[in-house]
Amino acid sequence: MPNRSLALSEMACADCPIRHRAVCARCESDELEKLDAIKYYRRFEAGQTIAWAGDKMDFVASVVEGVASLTQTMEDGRRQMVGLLLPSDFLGRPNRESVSYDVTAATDVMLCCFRRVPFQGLIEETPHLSQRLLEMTLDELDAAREWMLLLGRKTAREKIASFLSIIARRDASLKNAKNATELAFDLPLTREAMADYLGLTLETVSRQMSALKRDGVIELKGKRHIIVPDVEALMDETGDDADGGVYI
Amino acid sequence: MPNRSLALSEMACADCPIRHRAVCARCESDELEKLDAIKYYRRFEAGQTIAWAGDKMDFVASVVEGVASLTQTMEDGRRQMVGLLLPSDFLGRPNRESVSYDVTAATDVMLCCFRRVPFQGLIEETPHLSQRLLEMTLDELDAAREWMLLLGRKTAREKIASFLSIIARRDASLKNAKNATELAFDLPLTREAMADYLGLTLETVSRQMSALKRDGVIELKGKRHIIVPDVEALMDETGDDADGGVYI
DNA sequence: TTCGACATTTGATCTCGATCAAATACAGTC
DNA sequence: GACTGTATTTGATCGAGATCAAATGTCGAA
Repeated sequence: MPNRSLALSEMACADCPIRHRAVCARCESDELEKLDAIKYYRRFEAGQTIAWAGDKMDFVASVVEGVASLTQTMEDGRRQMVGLLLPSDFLGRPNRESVSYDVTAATDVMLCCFRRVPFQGLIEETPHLSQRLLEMTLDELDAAREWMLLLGRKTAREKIASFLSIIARRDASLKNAKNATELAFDLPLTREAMADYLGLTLETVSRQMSALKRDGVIELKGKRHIIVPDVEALMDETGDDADGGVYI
Repeated sequence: MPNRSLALSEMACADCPIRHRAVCARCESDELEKLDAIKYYRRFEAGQTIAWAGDKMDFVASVVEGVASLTQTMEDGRRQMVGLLLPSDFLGRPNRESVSYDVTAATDVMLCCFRRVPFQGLIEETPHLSQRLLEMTLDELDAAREWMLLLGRKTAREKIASFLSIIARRDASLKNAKNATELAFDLPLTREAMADYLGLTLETVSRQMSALKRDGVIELKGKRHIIVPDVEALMDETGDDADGGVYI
């Protein structure tokens, strides 16, 4: 995820404590003012629904804090998560009035929202904005394709290991931790949400977590806090090749 | 897929027989000339590899004819298709030197290629080009998310029915056929490639095809030609809600 | 027309993850 | 601290799809 850390460093930019540099890396100050004019913050509690599939959504947003998920549901209740949004990720589609997926706060979430219609206008008059959104969308497409490999071909154990390593990696980049052999982080999802992410049942998720713990690949402090004593060992369980499948 | 038919009508535009209007809906003639200057055509035979994962690719392209696939492979040989490109679809990433997936010609394919580096320059100086690419990429992301639901939660039978209806729909839009109750089309993929698309084995694909035929949902003429006597009946097998899950 | 190389179908069996069921842990709240 | 509701773990069993194996098209080349 080459642009992820870039987006984060931009977010840390002193000129822009309100982190919408995530969507606007190269904005001049007058453009930032225009963004400021159409922006507002919203906070959601863990478990709260941000928007239902089919709802009109009159804003797009940048995730500032917390984790949100996009989920599809079939009539009979089968659910599949199709997007997991972490800080600096973008939510919404400028061109589209209504959402296609249920958007839910997995943890407490803070969004930096931009009113949709004027934001769309801003895109049209600010070339690098659409270029930035294109980059972010392409990264998201790459992530979706990794995810498709996971859903279509990986075993339950590989799915869990892959999920843990994805979260660990993003968490480490949020904290700017690098090259540590040991990693520790909190799971942002319940076992049920993990199951929806991975195309499994929550029982299978629980069993495989227990198995990884039994085999010493992970340690659990409480239900949500994970310690990975040896990152390499976890990577070996993912089924991915050593370099994580990332080509430069 | 709201932009699909738009792209196609643009492709048919008399001013632009060389169908790159697929990537450039609103280009003025001087911009078209710049595109012309960096474009060339390449033809690939069915089964031929267009690029291996990790290869440098010095062009991006628009699919003019035929079908190409993007596939990920694990070390032990498990394969998952992660992209299926039909006429008017875009191939490649302007910003990235090398491909992340194996790109293969599923049928005979004709590409309209643009040299990558100058194309990237063109994007930067032509705002609506990146807006157009953003739209196309967002549509592709939507398709990837539908696909994730299929991979994670659908039964083998639902997967096959969904795949057939996806191909039927795109084929119908290519031929500008509308509202027919009966549909007929050729499968662009082998059973093995279908299995890679659907996260199944080729045996399961074959069995479910036979089952759908036995149950009168489809008819087969030869191995590749499909007749759908009742489109509604096929839709009922997909597990999707009646409107195809598309929110307007 | 026959041969050979594939693609596809069909059959028999096995296995991983789903399903059904129950026990346990845990965080609030009174 | 006891109680309640929810999240998680663990157990027992089942079944859809994988795997292994063989038969059956099918199409082009000789």
